Amino acid sequence: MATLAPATPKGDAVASDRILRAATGLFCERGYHGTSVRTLARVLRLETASLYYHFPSKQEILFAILDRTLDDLLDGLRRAVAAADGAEQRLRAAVRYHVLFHAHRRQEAFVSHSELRSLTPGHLRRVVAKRDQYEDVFRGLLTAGVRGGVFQVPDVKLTAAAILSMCTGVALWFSEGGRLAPEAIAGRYVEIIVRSVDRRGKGPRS
Amino acid sequence: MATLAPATPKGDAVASDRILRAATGLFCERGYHGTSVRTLARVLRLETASLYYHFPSKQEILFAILDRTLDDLLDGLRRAVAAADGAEQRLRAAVRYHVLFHAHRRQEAFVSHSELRSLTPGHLRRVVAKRDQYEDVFRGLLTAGVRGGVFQVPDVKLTAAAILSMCTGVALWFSEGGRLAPEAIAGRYVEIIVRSVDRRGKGPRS
DNA sequence: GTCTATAACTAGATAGAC
DNA sequence: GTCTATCTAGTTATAGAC
Repeated sequence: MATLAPATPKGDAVASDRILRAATGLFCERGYHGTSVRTLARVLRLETASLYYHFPSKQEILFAILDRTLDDLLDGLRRAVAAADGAEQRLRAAVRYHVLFHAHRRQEAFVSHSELRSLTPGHLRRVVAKRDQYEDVFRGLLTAGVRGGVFQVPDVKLTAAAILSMCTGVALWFSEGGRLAPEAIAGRYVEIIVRSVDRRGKGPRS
Repeated sequence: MATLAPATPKGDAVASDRILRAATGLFCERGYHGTSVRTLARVLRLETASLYYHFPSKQEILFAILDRTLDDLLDGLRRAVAAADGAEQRLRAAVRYHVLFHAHRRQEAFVSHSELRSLTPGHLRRVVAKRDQYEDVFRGLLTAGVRGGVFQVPDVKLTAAAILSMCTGVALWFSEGGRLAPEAIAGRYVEIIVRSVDRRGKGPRS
């Protein structure tokens, strides 16, 4: 589960990684348009001109954050799913991974969802393509379970969206020193979701 | 279900309602900090100075949107719950109402979630207090069901957060001309959620 | 209730020294 | 690789005419 660790060690990060980390925190807290290049520079104890040596524009900083985060997210999901057997175990692994990622890398995950609208059209297209691939993995897991007779899901597309909304929400409220550890949250979410798609659950309006 | 209709008829809205409607659309699309007062004025075919006759600041426009939306949301939820009997029916009514609101009043709902961070501290406090009341209703419904022996929910607080994240997500992707009508989506969400909390569902790791 | 004109400030970005 | 200095344009908000 390498993608759950920060992308670079905190001690001796190269300059561009320092910038991305600081930008992630600010974009998470105040939003992309709510964060000025001057503010970002001040946090980094640099002048604004110095930032432009590392990135050609503020927009490229945002894109780098989203692009890297989505790469890590998708890569980790594929590993997690590949390590499990059977439809239910694969769905459990996928949900667990998604929740852990959104807890451990909360700020990056939050920005990746909240700042899609701040991307230029070209950047947006590339990021959305990756997000769609990610969603397709979940749809595939549900479809496999339905075909295998272990899940009962009337609308795979809608259910995948519902599951992902629920799990992504963790990035909105998770706090490191909070009541529940990431693993505990992930465990509960897995149970909630598996119950809701399980063939043995109660039927509609029964 | 009066709160699912627009707050004011579109034809002869008073000026401040016209402003709030236009601002809601822009804040939803580009964010609060991504929308300039000039842009808002242009959309309304006014000069920026004219806006300041109706609202003292851009911040007050944002607050008015969130405050009204949360009032309507909480009011409608209480009505919906009061009209149902029994723990399961009440939860069904609450989830259905929440989803319908987030589909029918998508932009207001979206802004109310995404722009909390753009509120000044005083405004934020007031809005968060209302949001907490809203969440408390859901927690109360789950607790009642657990006490009545119809729900099996190990962690009411976490489950309420999970349910609300899932349903609120509808405001992110719902489209009026889309494949599914609001009622169809609400119906599916109700089933997903009721299954996941029902006592008769499969137990943990069974 | 809407306008023109503008004040006071901040935005993203660049030139060129060191 | 970071700095000082600065450009151009855009920002929220106000004064005062109509």
